[in-house]
Amino acid sequence: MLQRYEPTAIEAKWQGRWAADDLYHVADDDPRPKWYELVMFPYPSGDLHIGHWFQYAPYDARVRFMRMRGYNVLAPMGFDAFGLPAENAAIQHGIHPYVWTMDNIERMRGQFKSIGAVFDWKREIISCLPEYYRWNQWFFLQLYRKGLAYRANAPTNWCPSCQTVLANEQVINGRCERCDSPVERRDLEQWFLRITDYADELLDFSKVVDWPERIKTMQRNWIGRSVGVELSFDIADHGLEEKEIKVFTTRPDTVHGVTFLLLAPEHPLVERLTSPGRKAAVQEYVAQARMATEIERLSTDRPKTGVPIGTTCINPFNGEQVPIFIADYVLAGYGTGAVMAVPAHDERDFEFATEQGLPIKVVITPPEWDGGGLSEAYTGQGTMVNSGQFDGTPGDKAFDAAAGYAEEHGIGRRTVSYRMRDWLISRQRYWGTPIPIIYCPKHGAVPVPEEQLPVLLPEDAQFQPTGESPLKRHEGFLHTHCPVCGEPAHRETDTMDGFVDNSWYFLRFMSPHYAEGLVDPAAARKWAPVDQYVGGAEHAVGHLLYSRFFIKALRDVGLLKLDEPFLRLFNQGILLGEDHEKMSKSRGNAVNPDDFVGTLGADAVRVFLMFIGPWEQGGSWSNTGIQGVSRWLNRLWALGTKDLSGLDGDVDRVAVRELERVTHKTLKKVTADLEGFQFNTMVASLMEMSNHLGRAWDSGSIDAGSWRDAVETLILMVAPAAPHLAEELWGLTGHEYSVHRQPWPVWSEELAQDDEVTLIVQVNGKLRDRLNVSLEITETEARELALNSERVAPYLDGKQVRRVIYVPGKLVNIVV
RNA sequence: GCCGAGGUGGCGGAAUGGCAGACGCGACGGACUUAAAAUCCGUUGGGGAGACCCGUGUGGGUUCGACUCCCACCCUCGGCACCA
Repeated sequence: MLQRYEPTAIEAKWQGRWAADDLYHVADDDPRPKWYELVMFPYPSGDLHIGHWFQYAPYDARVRFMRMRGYNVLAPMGFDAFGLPAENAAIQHGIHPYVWTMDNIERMRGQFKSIGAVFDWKREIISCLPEYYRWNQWFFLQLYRKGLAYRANAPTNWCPSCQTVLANEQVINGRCERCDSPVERRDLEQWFLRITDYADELLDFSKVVDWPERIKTMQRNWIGRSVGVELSFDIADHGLEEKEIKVFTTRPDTVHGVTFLLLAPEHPLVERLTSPGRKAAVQEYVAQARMATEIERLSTDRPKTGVPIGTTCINPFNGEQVPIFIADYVLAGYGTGAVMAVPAHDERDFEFATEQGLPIKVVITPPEWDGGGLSEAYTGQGTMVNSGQFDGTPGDKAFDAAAGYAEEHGIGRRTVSYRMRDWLISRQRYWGTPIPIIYCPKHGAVPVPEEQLPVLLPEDAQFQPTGESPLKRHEGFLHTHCPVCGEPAHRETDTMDGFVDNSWYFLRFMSPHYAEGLVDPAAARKWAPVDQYVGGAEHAVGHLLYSRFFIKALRDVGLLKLDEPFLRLFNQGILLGEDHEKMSKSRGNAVNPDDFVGTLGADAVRVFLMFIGPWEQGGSWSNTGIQGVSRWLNRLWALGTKDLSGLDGDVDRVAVRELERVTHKTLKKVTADLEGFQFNTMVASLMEMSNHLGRAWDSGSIDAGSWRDAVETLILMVAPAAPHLAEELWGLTGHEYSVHRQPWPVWSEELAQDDEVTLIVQVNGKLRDRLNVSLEITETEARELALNSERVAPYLDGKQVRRVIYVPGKLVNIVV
C-alpha cells in the first residue's frame, strides 16, 4: 500500500484541479449527442441539508455516467431566489432579502463544490437578479397580449400569516402550504394566468416519454375534467333582468328527481332573488359563510347547512316549482355556482334534504329496489323511473337521452367543467418580480413597453408585510407615466408568485447570459427539451403542471416549437432520520452533511446516500451505515494501491477466468442500474466485485495484467458514485487524468457467461439437491443426473415419478 | 371515502414465476494489541442434537413450482377530498 486513504485531502485536491481545468464545462458546439439532465434547483433559504444531498448525489452520478457514455450532458445549477421563504427568513434576521439571499447562495455554492458536484457554474442562474426576472416580465407581457394573463376581482385564498394571497395549488387542506395557517377568503382584484385554457391539453401525456403514472394521475385528478350538461331553471316571473338560473350537472338523467335548487352564498343572484321576508335570515347566513375559514367550509363531516331564500324556479323538464336555497357546500367557483339538488341520487343533497325535511324522489332504479324510500342516496346508474316520457330508459342511455332532450328544447347544452382554476399569480409581498403593468387614469391597465424592461425591484423599500404590497408605499416606484399618453400614472405594486420564475428556468440554462431574449433560439434548438428531470413528487400539481402550461403557452406565442418541457421524470423519495421519522431540528434527528463530508469525506456521503435503498422510495439515514460505506472505500483504496510486483507466483487460469467473468457481470449490472436509477444495487454489486478481488488477491493466483484490467474497470465503474477516490486511484494506477473523461467500459456477453451452472433439483417443488453441471448439458443428461441423485433418492423411494419438468440451465423438478 | 405506493431476519434492504434473505449495518466468537480503537478472519431468519421442519402482512386461488400472478381482507405511508 502506497499511503493511507485520506478522503478530505484528496477531495480538496481534485475539486481544485477540476475547477482550474474547467472540467465540467458544457459547450454548445460539442459534436457529441446532447442530453439535458436536470435536477430541481433549491431555494437559497439556509443551507443545503442532507435531504438536498439525497437528491443531488445520485443525480450527479447519473450525469457523470451519461458523460462517460459519450453524451454532451447539460447539467446546470442555480437558485430559485425569489419568494416567501427567503423573504420571511430575511425579515426574521433583520437584513435585506438581497443580502441574505446572496450570502446564502455563496454558502450553498461552496457546499455544492464540497461534494464534488458536476455542475457547470458558468451557467448558474439566480432568479432574483434583474437579468433573470426581466424575462419573467417579458413572458408575462406575451401572455397578456395573448389574453392569457388577466386581472379580475375574485374570491382568493388569503394567508393571514404570510400576508398575501395564495394560488389554489399552495393551499393544502385549507391551510397555507408554507406556514400551515388556516387560509381565509378575500375578494381582491388580482392577476391570473389562464391555465384553464390548456386544461384538455394538460390532460394529454402522449408527448412525454416516461413519467411516473402516479404524477400523471395526480395531475389528472387536479385538473378534474367532468363532462356534463348546463341546464336552465326558469325564474322569469320574478321580474329580474336574468330570466334563468344555470346549473351544471353530470347527471342530467336525474333531473326529474330535483326537489330543490341550491345557490352558493356568493352567487350574484342571491341578493335580488331573495324574498323580502327572507332577507334578514339570508343576509345572516351569507355573513356567516364569509366568516368561516376554508377549513370549516370544506370539512365534509360538518352538517350540511343552508336557508331557503323564499322564492322558486321551474324545472325545465317537468315544469315543477322548485324551492331555492343557499348552502355553503355549494362552491361559487365551480361550474355555475348553482346546483340542482337530487337528494335521492346525491349523497350531499340526501344529507341536506334529511336535515331540512325536504322530499326525496327516486328517479333512478337502484339494484333490487323495492319501490320504497331509500336509506341513503343511490349514486350509481340505473333505469329511469318517475321521469315522464323517459321512464324505462336504461342506465347506459340515460345521460344522452336527457342531454339530447335538453339541447333539442333549448333548455341546456353539453359542457365540460374543470376542478382546476386559473392560476392566481399576484402576491402582496416585496421579494418577487414586479408585474410590468402601469395604470393610467385615462387608458387603464397598460403593459410596460418591452424596451423599458426590466421594471426594477427597488432596493430601498420597507418590506415588512402589512397585507398590501410594500411597493405601494414606495413613492419612487409607484409613480410613473403612462406609456400611451405620458400623463402621470402608477405602477402595479403586486409582485409575482415565485412559481412563475421557476416555470421556465430550465430554458434559461440553455443560454444563461443571452441578452436579446428569454432564450437564444440556437441554444434552444440544441438543448430543448429536458431529456431527464429529477426532483421531488411534492411538485406534482404545482411546478410540474405550471411548467407544462408555460411551454405550451410559449409555443402558442411563437417562441418555441415544444409541447412538453420534460420528456422523462423521476421522483426520488424522502430521506428520513435515523428514527425513521421526518427530519427536523425540533425532533433532534436532523443530520448535518458537512460533519460527515469533513470527516469521512464527500465520497462516503455520496455513496451511502445511494446505497440506503431504492431511490424512489426514500430511506432513513444511519450513522453506522455510512461507516460501512466508508470502510468499503478504504478497501477499494487498498485494492487500487496494491504492489503488483508480488504477482509472479503460480497463475491459476480458472481463477483468472473467474475474475474476468465477475468483472463483466458487474459491468453489465452496474450499467443497467445506472440507466434505471437503481443506485442501491449498483453499489452492492460494486462491493461484491471488490470482495471477489480481495479473495482473489489472497489466493495469489492472478497475474498482474489480469489484476490491472479488473481494477481499471472497477475504478471506472466507481467514478460516477465516488468521483474523488476514482480520480486519485486512476492516477495512482498509472492512468492519464482524468477518469471523468474516460469512455464507459463495454461488457461482453460472452465473457460474462458462466461455463458451469448450478442445477437445482426439486421434488414436488421442494429443493433437494444442487448439481454443478456444464452449460452444454442436454435435457436427457440433466434428467438422468437428477433422477440418480443420492440426495433425491429417499424422496423417490416407493413412489411413482409422474412428471419431470426441466428448465434449461436452471432446474429439474420431479413430480411424484 | 377515492387514487397511488408499500408490508421480506434485530435493522436498511436483494431476488426475468425456479436455491428466499445478495450487499451493508448490528450482534456474537476469534486474530493482532499491555489495552483500546482501527483492521482482518469466522458465525449470524426461527426451531431442532440431527436428518430435517417452519418461514416474505392475513385468508383463499392459479401453477410441477408463488415474495413474485389472480381474488378478498388487514396495516403503514403519500396525494386528493362537499368539484354537483
